[in-house]
Amino acid sequence: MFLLCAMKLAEAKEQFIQQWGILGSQWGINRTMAQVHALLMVASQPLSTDDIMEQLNISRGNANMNVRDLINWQLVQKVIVSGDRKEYFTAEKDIWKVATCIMYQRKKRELDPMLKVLDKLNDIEGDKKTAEVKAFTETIANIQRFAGHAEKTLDTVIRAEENWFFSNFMKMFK
Amino acid sequence: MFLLCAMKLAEAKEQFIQQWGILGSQWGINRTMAQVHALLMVASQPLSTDDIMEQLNISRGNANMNVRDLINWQLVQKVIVSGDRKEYFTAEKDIWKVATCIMYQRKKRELDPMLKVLDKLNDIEGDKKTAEVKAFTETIANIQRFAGHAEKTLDTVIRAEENWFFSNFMKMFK
DNA sequence: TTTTATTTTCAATTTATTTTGAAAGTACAG
DNA sequence: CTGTACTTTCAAAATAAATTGAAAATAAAA
Repeated sequence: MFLLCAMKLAEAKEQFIQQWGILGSQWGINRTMAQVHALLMVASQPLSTDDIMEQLNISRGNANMNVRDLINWQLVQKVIVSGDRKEYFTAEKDIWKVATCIMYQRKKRELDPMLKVLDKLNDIEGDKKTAEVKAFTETIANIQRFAGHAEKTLDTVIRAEENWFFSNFMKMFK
Repeated sequence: MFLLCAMKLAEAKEQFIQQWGILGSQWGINRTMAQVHALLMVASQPLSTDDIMEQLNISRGNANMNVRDLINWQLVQKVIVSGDRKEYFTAEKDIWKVATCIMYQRKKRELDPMLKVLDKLNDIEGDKKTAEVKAFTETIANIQRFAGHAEKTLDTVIRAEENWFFSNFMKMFK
């Protein structure tokens, strides 16, 4: 009975890991990095590099690099187990915190550089009234205004939703 | 004077196209597809496949495939010019519509399949009170609740922002 | 119908990304 | 210090993704 249950759980974890990997790769995140993240999210305890290697069938170098990247993304943390020389790792399990973290990180890393470029594109030499120039600067200005607006909205939503975990916690008693 | 101006505009367009390509590729979109999209967004008139090939230095097959993909994404439309056998293409220029379109498409194509898998992972054989099983199902349920919540929020934001274009239009007169 | 302009397809190639694994680096224990 | 356990690095290899270009398909014109 215990084995049956364990089997099924392992299977479910496996499917979750695979799907999270697919989702990640569709959004420009290394599939293996997403899988490591998924593995740690559903792990009931911190895992070592060897655990990760074994469970995902990947090499030591690969496991190490992806764990480092996840730590950089602040999605994974090192765990020190006293009396053990190995390093262990855990992932943030509250999906709201995960989402917030990813949104902020990607904004900083990928959206901000775009906005910096857009800023530069505002002054174009010559006649600002040429139809072509006007159309271009208007499109750029439009994107900038949208970005500013989106940023504010994001902050608002994040702040408004900070009680999400709590309200969620309440539902467990319904 | 005209040439100087044209030069600068071309340069600015070029930079925008490059940056949009980088941004796209970071978010899992083919760099060239993003570049074609950018090119059409800042084009003052519809472009043919040959125009796209020339401006981005890409092959006919590549240009054709990426334009088709963009049409599938509903970000680009075919334009018929009477008396011309060639097909021309334009992109939606209102960035709000572009963003809304992309959000809906990616949700449908990439997020929904994930949610479908999560649904299946809810019934695990055996004792639901095992700490491990409980932790796993709770994590999954958490993601599902988050997704449902995010979906509602997205709809709300989109509806609340539908006047964005109008309020934006007003700013032009300030 | 036949010719001609244009679009589409896809196998082969090129380019980019990911992964490996073994050597080098670190740091703790004795 | 020396040996041992573990982590990090990175050039080479493997894999995945994008691109080409020419042939096949399509459709308008003559």
